[in-house]
Amino acid sequence: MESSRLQVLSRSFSDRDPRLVGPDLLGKILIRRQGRKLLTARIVEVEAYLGADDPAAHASIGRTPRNAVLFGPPGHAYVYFIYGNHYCLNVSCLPDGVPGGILFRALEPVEGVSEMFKLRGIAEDSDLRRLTSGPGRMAAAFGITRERDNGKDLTDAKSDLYIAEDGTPPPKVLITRRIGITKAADMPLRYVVAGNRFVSR
DNA sequence: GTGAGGATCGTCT
DNA sequence: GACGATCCTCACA
Repeated sequence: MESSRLQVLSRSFSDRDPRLVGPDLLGKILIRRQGRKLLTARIVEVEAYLGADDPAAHASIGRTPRNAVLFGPPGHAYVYFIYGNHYCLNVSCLPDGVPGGILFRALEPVEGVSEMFKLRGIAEDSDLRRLTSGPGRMAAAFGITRERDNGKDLTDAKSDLYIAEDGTPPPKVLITRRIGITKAADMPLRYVVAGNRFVSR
């Protein structure tokens, strides 16, 4: 499907304020090596989470064993378990010692679709939009767990999980309030590819 | 199409 | 001991 050249995202890309990293991540590619299969999908929806001044952010309570990756160097995977059911994937932002991250909320599947259906445990003929639209769904479709992926370097092409770009022009970005939170619900920190049908909701 | 309710457990107070 | 950066199913319209 895609024959264009993939370039792994640099660490400096994530070494910035999440409010800058978030919109720039749209249109980039998430890549998973799953056994012999390759899973790829385009990032179409993310949310920024800041530090002490963002009550909705896990980092706002200070550093704990759970959220330590958010306080570490940029470009690493912060994976957490939520509602006793789901994993969610973030990429850490800002330099070592300064917390911040981007939550991946929705992807547009590109490659390895049938493998993603298997990992999600749903029938291959179900609605494609339900495959990777939503943070829990996309994590499941990529086989992401805390045990396997938390702390992983997402800027390493030799890793089995990393982010790349393929040279497509940056998409038109829509900014809205974040979803599913009660604290700081008004902050405009959600970034979506305008008009993309794989965006959640 | 929309909304209510339940599932389920790691994490921090 | 309470709660959550979610998802699914089932009413009901």
